Amino acid sequence: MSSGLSPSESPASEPSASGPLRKGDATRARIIDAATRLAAARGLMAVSLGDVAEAVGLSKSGLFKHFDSKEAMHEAVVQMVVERFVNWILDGAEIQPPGRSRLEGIFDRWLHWAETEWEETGCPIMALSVELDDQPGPLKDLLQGRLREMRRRLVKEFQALRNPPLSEAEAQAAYFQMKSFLLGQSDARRMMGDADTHRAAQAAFQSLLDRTMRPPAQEPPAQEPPA
Amino acid sequence: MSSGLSPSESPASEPSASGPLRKGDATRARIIDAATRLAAARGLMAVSLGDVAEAVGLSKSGLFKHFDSKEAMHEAVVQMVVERFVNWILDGAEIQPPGRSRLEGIFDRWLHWAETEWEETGCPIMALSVELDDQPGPLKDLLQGRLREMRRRLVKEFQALRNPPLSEAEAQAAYFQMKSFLLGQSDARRMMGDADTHRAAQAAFQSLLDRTMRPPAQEPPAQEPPA
DNA sequence: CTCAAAAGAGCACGATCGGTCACTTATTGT
DNA sequence: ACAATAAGTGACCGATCGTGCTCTTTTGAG
Repeated sequence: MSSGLSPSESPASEPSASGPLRKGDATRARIIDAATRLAAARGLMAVSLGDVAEAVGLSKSGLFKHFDSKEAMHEAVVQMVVERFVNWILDGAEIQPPGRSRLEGIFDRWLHWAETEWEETGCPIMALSVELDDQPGPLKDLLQGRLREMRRRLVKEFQALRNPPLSEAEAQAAYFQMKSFLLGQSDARRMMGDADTHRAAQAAFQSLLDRTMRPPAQEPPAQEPPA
Repeated sequence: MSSGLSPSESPASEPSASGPLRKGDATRARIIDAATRLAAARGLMAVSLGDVAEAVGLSKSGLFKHFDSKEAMHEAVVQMVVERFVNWILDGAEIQPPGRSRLEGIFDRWLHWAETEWEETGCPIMALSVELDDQPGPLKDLLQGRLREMRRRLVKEFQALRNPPLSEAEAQAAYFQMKSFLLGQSDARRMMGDADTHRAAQAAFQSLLDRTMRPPAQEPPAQEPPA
């Protein structure tokens, strides 16, 4: 059951468990969800509380029963969406044996997240990354921290591609290229309007896996440039 | 003179040429410049006219002598910055002979644009792409149109890498990877805080050039995954 | 120098921003 | 069932939003 097709919210929604378990927690989740969707589309700073209230069917003042300020809501949005993303990627990693097939599964899950789960708005992680990368503060720290943890895990998966394992530098270089292809796919599909970007990204990634797994061998000489 | 180190604005700044040539054109340019810088940092929709006025040292109402509305200013910002970007990349292409060295020069110029020219704010083209990719309208059309023209040019440069030339599909795949590495470099350096992303991007690109120029040969078999 | 046009300042407007407060309605523990 | 508390509403606040208007200053052509 941990390999469902949709990234699910935090567990324990039934009133049978322990803890406070207020009813309004569901509302809070709906608020965060609506705010995240708006932020992914227009940018976090361009989302007003009125927009969120209307999207979730609540009065503006009603929002303040769940968040003390706009910034607190921003923090909840970033925390929730990066948590869901990392879990979506890493949960998918475990259902495949280590090695190439596991990395293929991770790549496919990442693509599915970006191009299916967030089809209308674009991947919120990429949007937040571009928006927050030049704005130091708790929001960037939160996002950066979780993404770094995830990268550490994935770099290790790349190291396990070969026996003896790849050096950390080699694995980091491979991770850099994998993430690059995922960013490139979003850009090509959403901004440039390309078709078949899914295939292009997967082909590039397969080629990356091929040459990463191949022991460093003799390279055929490059052809001379024409004329 | 067309290969300076800084992307320069549109030509004809001397009062000797024909046309209206008003003095306030300089002010207009300063407004667009300030607005572009703010937009690259915070996002286009998050920039208020008051911010721009203060940044350029003008009153809010003074802005309206140069732009009829906020949207008109947005359009001017997008048009100017994408124009500068495309010229910066393509002008650099011409100072090298076709082939590998020309593509290396293009890649270096693109890196220089993103990581030196726009160091504080991040590349405005990437920021605008992520912000506008899900917002149909004249702004997206403008950006997409110029970027497509540039890509057409660069794909041809990739085709010229080999003799006989690469197929368009092969060249497009190579362009996809090149752009991916540039996007990945920005993400790794600005969001993840990595060091030496310049070297990582260049290494990935050199490897791409190597295997693109190499005629399709026999591939050594990939190693079996461990255990 | 003259003078019309351009550039810009100052002010005021309605709308919306984030946020508070008093109040009503719904939920929950006992 | 009943009180306590959580959830939610509506009116309202000062600030700022984009944008007109009128007025003054600057600029450039004759």
